[in-house]
Amino acid sequence: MVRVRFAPSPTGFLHIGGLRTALYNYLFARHNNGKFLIRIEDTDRTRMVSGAIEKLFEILKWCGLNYDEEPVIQSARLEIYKKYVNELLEKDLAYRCFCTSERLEEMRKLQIAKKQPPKYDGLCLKLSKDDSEKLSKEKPYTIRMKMPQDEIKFNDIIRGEIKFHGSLIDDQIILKSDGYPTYHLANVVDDHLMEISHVIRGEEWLSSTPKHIILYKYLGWTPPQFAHLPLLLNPDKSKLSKRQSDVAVEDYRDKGYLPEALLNYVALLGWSTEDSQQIFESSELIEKFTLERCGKSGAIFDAQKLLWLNGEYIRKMPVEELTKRSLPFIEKAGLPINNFDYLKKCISLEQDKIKLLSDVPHLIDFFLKNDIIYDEKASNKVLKKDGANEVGKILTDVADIYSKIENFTAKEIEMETRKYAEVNSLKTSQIFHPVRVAVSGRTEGPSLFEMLELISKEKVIRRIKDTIHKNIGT
RNA sequence: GCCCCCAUGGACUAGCGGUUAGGUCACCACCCUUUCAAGGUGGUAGCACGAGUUCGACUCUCGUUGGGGGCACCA
Repeated sequence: MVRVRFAPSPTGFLHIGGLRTALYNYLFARHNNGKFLIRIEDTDRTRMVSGAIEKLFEILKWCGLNYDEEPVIQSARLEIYKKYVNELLEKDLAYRCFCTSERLEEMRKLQIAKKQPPKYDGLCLKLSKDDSEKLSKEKPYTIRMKMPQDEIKFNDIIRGEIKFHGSLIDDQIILKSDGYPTYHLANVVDDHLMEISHVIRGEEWLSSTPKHIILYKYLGWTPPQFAHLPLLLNPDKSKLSKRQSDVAVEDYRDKGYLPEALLNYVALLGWSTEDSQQIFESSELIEKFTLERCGKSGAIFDAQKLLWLNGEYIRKMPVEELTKRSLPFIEKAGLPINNFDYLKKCISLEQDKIKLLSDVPHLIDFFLKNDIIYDEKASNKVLKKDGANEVGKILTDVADIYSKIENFTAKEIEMETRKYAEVNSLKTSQIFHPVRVAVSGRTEGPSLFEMLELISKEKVIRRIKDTIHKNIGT
């Protein structure tokens, strides 16, 4: 039975790298008909951020990463960890350490200055059992595990056999002086108790895996299988960070990325199919995902490709759905959202241009506003350039022609406009461009005649007339 | 400083001893077109280096170089 978990620490927001880890765990579980569990690793009280846990679940839900079983919260399991710490203490596989943070800090500084590897000097290891017992009643202490002094080997599904030497690894603190366990202990205990079969996590954990292997051994447990995912990188190849990139999943949501596009993109960072397929339905992702096809090298997060992919998803999406999803963005921009069918028509005309849901308000606002804003460049280029008089005449004529169209449909408008061009020996562009700018305030936009139809006859004529007064001044 | 991992165009990657080194993003050109997009066609650009193994290495081994991660009473 495959059982995997995503185990974030609630220190603020879900990181895009965390999302990738969560996704791979999720896909692996679903592919193998296993369970995908959540565990909150909140053992560091100094880094607690209030509301972070709620935000985390909210964003997981937005991504559609549904989990099985009740999430495990580490801070509620202190007694459990303590029990295993005591077991290790009794077996003499761990010991109390009374060294203060200050002493440790100083020691570390000194070692680094001497270009030595920073490592605990084992002072408290020399304490006798009785002394340790006695001191424990007077002073705060931590518990350290004893690292064996020989080679530690383990297999990683992605990287194969990995070897470390125990003599190079510190006697790790497993229980802090505040009674909370450190990551290493809590992680091992919970993975065992939760019957986790595969630990799929980021590469930053690779070098602490030997500590975990030893803990499993000390506690007499069989370790799970490990798979260390390559890191997500900044454009400069360092570990993906807040400093250089947008890393909070909620930022992507707020910018108008679709969860399915984000997940699809992130899935591609470190995993691929043999035919290098790019776009996947979520069911397809589950069907095709295997750890064997995960890569080993770090991947730079390319915002440009994500943007393209988001556009692909938006273009493919039924207008009804796209409109629904755009609603919050339209509303936020202060545009009216009461006429859904009309919005749908506007969006339909602009669909090919939308890359982000947040693009929508700007692309459709001239349909909805009474007073449109004339883009200065557009106005200068098309309306006010030399020959403004001629443009003025054309617009006046067009307004006149349009006012006589009974059935104001794209087809009719186009026919009449082209007829006018022909009769007056004008190039169509001499008419189309000024009309577009007069009615929308800009040079770019959807298919002109469909746009005019949608704006409606009265508004079109009024805007053309306004334009003649305000922008040309004839 | 020590330990570990990694290495195909600018980016993501396919390749698992014999390929004109394939796909996607980006970029460029052309086509379509009333504009902007979208779409179509084509193009520029890559196996880090050096030894070995082999009839033959992008592919296997070793080394070099380069990049990254880790070395906390943080996860």
